[in-house]
This record gives sequence, C-alpha cells and structure tokens, in this order.
Amino acid sequence: MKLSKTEEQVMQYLWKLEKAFMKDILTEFPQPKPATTTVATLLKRMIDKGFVNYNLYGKSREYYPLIKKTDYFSKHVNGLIKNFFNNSASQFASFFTSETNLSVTELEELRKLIDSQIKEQKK
Amino acid sequence: MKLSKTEEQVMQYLWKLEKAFMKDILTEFPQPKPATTTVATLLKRMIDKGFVNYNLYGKSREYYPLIKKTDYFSKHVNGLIKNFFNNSASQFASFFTSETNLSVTELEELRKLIDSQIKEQKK
DNA sequence: AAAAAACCTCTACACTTGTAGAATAAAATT
DNA sequence: AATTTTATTCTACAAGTGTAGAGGTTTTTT
Repeated sequence: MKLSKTEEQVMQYLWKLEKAFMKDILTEFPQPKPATTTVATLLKRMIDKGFVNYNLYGKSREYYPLIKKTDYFSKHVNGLIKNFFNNSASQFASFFTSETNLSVTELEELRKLIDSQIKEQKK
Repeated sequence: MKLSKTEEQVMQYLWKLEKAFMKDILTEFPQPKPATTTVATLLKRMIDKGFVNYNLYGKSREYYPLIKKTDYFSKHVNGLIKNFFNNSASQFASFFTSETNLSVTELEELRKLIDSQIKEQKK
C-alpha cells in the first residue's frame, strides 16, 4: 500500500512533529490551508492504510506515524531504482551525480560521505 | 502533466525500443500480458498528455517517445528531492549513500564519478 | 476470397484521489 | 449556561487510473 501525494504531505508533518493533534497539522499547512474536513479525510485514509495511528487523550486524538521516514523513503527510492534502472543502484547513482546539479561543495561533501561508507563497510 | 505507473511502464519500453509498433510493445510485456485494448488506451492517453507521438507507415503507427528518459527522470527525482528533503539534493545524496545498500565496489565507482564531476565543474 | 489476426476508437466501470459540505459531538471561550 | 471553535464521520463528486469489451477497419494467413 502506498500513500498518495497529499497524504505524503501530511506524513511529512507527522514525521516532523512526531506526534500531533489535528490542530498542529493544520498549523503546518501553508496558506491557503485546506479545510479541516479535508485533512480529517486524509488522516482517516492514512489510518486505514496502516500508516498512522493515534492515542486518545481524553477525547482528542494525538496522531503519530507508524513508519519511519527513512524506511518509507528507502522503499520509495528502491521502487524508483527498480523502475528506472533495472534494479541497479549504481546505475542510478551515476545518473544521479551527473544529472542533478550539485555544487562542488556538495559533491565534496558527498565524496566524504562515500568514503566513510566505504570504510564502514570494509570493517 | 505526469504519467501514471502503468503508462510509465509503456514509456520504458518505448525508451528501450526507441520506436515501436503496437506489436513490439506487447511483446515486451511479461506474462500475463494485458489486453491489446488496454495498451491502446494507455498509448492514447500518453499521446493526449504529450509524451508520445507516432509516424504512419501505411496505416500502422510507429510510436516513439517525445521526452528523453533522462529528462523525464530528472524531473522525477527532483520532485522526490523537493518532497522529501526540503529541496536539498545533498541531503538526499547523503541519505542515498547510507540507505541504499551499495557494495564497496559500487561505492568506489561512485566516488570516481563524483571526482570526475568535481573536476568537470572546477574547469 | 474467406477467415483470422491486429489495431484503433468508443464506451464502460470500479477504484483511487483531492477536496470539502452537512451533521454531529465535544471542547473551549465568553 | 450559551456560544463559538474544533474535530470526526458520512456523503459526495469530479478527475484520474487500470482494465478491457464491442465494433469497425485493415492486414495477414490460409
């Protein structure tokens, strides 16, 4: 099961806030804010899909994500990789470095990261 | 305008084949193949969306993509980056290296690529 | 030429998504 | 306590998607 674009947006807020009441979520939305009922519908759907749950405090619900952002995201990226690069992450990586416009600084940072990854894995 | 998941699949075949008659596209699909009419519908929608066009050879159409895979893909990835990493490609990159499981060899390859990118940009 | 296969458009239909009003209940404010 | 605000569920509806049949035309095969 997958979240739709807008549901993903709500998810982002939940990941950011960790726990949130309806009100908090609405606060996060930029103008023009959607109707409360819209967000309520989304949350309900997300609960149905198993991505969100809530705790009851008295009678108000404090919503929280059931999946970690990184987990959700890896699945996402892996789907992308599978879809576009015949499942080759390295092919994707090479595409990525050449096609997104990272600055030299960012590239150097990235190289540093890769180096530490390599060291990590060689252990 | 965006392609749906299945349309993307057809697009993949078109990118691979470069040009293709209906028959060629159907051949690409793994079992169980969709009905011809299904693919026809998809192609029509893709034409409407402006992603595909065709040449007439006698009375049969040879379909071809109007957008390059890399172009389509960068848009895609950039959307992803915007969505998940507040528009920071480097943040995405760092996530990417740590969360996808690239082997040491692949990482080293990637580092090589980055190095040449850096050189490229410093010119 | 007759039959079979291929292909295109139209139509259809169920499911998902974006969006929100109506109705209701509960909570907060005056 | 009365009013206003907030939250929740139901209902709704248009647009998009996955899937394919019916009908018509063309091309290929027998």
